[in-house]
Amino acid sequence: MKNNKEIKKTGNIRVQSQHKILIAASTEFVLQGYKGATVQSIADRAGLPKANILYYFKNKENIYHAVLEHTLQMWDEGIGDITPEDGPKAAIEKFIDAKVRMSFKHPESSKIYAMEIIQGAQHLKDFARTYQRKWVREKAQLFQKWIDNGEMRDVDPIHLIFLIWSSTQHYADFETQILTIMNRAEYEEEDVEHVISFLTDMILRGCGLN
Amino acid sequence: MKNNKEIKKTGNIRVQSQHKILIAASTEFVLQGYKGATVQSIADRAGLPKANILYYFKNKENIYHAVLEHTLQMWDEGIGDITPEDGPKAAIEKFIDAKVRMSFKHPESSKIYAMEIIQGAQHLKDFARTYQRKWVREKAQLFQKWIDNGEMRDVDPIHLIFLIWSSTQHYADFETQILTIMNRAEYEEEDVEHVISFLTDMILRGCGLN
DNA sequence: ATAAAACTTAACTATTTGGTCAACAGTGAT
DNA sequence: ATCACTGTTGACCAAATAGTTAAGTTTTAT
Repeated sequence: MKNNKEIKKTGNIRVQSQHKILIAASTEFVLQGYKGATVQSIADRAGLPKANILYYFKNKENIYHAVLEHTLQMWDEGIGDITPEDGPKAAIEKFIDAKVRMSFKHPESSKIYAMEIIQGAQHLKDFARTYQRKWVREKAQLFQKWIDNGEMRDVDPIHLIFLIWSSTQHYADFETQILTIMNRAEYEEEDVEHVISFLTDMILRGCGLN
Repeated sequence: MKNNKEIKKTGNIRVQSQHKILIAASTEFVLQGYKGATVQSIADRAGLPKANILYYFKNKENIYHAVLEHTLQMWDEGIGDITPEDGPKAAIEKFIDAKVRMSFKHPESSKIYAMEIIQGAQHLKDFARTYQRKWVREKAQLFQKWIDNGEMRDVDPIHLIFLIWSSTQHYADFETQILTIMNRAEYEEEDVEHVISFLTDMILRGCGLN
């Protein structure tokens, strides 16, 4: 046996199929929205018969929930962490870097999340909602300490986080529009670095950190 | 006759009904997405029988197109204009001011537009797509001139526009999330001014204009 | 007053779609 | 080899929904 994944044979096909379905479903949900994505269209995209999809996921809502969970997990892992030791400059640099890379690497996740929020976050559990409140407030307190210490300008930390959030996420969510404006078919490698340095430069300066 | 609107009696009821339908449809499209919004749900929200909706708009797609057009018109009117005479500081101030006020005043328009773009802008005509390319490029050239003149720092003008765009629109599109994080039921009057001054301050500084 | 045009609406239809089911096929442990 | 479990799939059904129709009512211009 070559790798760990093959040790437990039973359930392997389950994991594989579920993964294929999740990927296909993500694409369909982005393209067509929750109601517009049909189980059949997900099946077609996954290359499986419809009944097989419903064998692995009880119903369409369950598929969507699985996709959402996958999305939130991705966010959680990708966001990195900011600690008091970082200091404001490194913190902002780390945050922007992580978020921009996520936007370019997993635009579908960002899009699904955005659509969910725009529509009123009806499928998001209270947990997810309050979890982010906690996260934002914690980080805002960190920034506030640095401000009180005179390590950075006095800017509203909550809105600073919103600014980083929105400007980075924009490259995923509005991909279509941005590519149209830049007259491109798709993003290129160097775009990531360019965006990171542009945003880092602008926002650090805004915070008086340069 | 008290006002101009009543002079032309014929078609008045048509205009009224169509307007009611458009408002109801906007809400439904935001809440449920294109496919999820049913003609019946739009009818219920507008307080009219379904058949009446279909009398004024041939079909559901037509309703959506009308809503989209209304949205784009709103954007066009609200965006104000930036002229060479403004200089970079006033230009950025005007731009941020206009966009933030629009976000707070017409969040549904912003949301519908955002969803449309996220889903790949399949309903947007080429006209709308290239129109914005033209707009962005024109304004970017203005900023480039100011940069060449030494009136502001050398920052990528296209991405500067994206930054203003995303950070202002965020308050409309992610309303739900922002309110949750700030633990509020709805925005208040002073929030608009606070956001405007925060973003203006940050971005002007980023451009070396303060 | 009247005729034409505009508006209203219940009932109906064809299609789409989420979900079920039952029969069948593969797999792996003993 | 056999048995239990897991996976596969076409056929089917009930509900939801976009759109039509036809029979009516109201409004407007003359």
